[in-house]
Amino acid sequence: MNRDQILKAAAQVIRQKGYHAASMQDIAKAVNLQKASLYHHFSSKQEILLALLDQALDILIERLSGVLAQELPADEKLRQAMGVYLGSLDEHSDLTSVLLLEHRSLDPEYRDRHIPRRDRFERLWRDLIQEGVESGVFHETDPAMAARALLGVMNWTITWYRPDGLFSSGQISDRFAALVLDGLRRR
Amino acid sequence: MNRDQILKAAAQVIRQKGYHAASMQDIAKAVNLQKASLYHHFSSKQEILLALLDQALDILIERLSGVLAQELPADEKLRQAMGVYLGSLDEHSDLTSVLLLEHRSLDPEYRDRHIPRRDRFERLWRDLIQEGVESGVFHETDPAMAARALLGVMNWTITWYRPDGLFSSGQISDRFAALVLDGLRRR
DNA sequence: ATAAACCTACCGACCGGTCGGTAGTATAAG
DNA sequence: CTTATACTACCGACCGGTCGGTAGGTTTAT
Repeated sequence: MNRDQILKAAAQVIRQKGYHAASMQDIAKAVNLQKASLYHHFSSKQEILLALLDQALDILIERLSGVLAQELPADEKLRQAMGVYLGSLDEHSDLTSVLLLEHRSLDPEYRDRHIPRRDRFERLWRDLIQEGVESGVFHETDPAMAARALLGVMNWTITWYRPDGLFSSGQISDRFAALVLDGLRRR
Repeated sequence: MNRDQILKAAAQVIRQKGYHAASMQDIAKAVNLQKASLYHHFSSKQEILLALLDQALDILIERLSGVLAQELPADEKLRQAMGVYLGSLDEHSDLTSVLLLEHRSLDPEYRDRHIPRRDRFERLWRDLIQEGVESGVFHETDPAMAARALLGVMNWTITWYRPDGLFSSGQISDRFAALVLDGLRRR
């Protein structure tokens, strides 16, 4: 048994029940250990949550950076970034659901350790939009506000997306990208 | 002391701590009652949560219906609907935060009682978009998907919006409406 | 008019159960 | 033989919820 296996199970349990409703007992049972044995690998329940949030963000930042480093027009880059991001939410759904929904269950001391990573992530999106504005591909707009709108569209999918649903994450990404780039209104 | 006062305090406590982390003790203290006295007004903690969710949805449905009943082009109606909705999230932030974030803390039996109301609410948005498509104001698009994108943009604001922040809910609404209607891309 | 009966709102004390976490010990690997 | 890993047993604190009881207003019967 190692940290990663425990984290994987913890993500599943916490995603399903929520952080506070998920007990160390529940997590232990999911990896066939005694509750006390978890404290050999992690010093507290909060440490487990923090590790999950950091792991999730690391994955997202790494994947996204790959796309953003390419030499492409901003609209095409945005399309690809949305694809990679929504694909990651799908592929690592337990981890990313915990990231997005249980962030607020982090105690203040732990949250302070986590926030810089989160800022780094959000800046990636802001910079992409800024780039699009400066190159004239996008409308003049506040990049911070647009980034939040964009993240809202995508992050909210975790509340309704089901892998066995009508649309794949790729199809959702295509439709959302079209909507974000060209809007609802016909012209 | 009456039900409404208790609900108001409960919304505040639950929003701040999350449903499972908020104890009946916490709620009682917020209204200067003993924990046991809460059980004179509500039969269980779940009943309190359900009452909060229903109350929140009732407010949102009522306000939204008023806007949607007007005779207006779909794009203008959407603009107003977003204004009313984001205004409501702001004005009743405790209640609506609980609605959006603690929905999944409802036990299955209670959730079943709540879901019809939620469907009614989401249908309002879907119908508005459908109307825009049929009248030719909006692009041909899947109304369910577009509604989810739209709700995502707006609902996600509860994770970052602060009433004392840089923008008022009205300003945010204007910017988001522009973005949703015309998209990021310049043409 | 008066007293008995009832009702609402609340309280302090307590229930069984579960929580996160700790101490000490057994077992397996190197 | 040592170290890493997992175990059993246990802790105090707190959980949601129940209990019997009470203060005080209202309704009903005499």
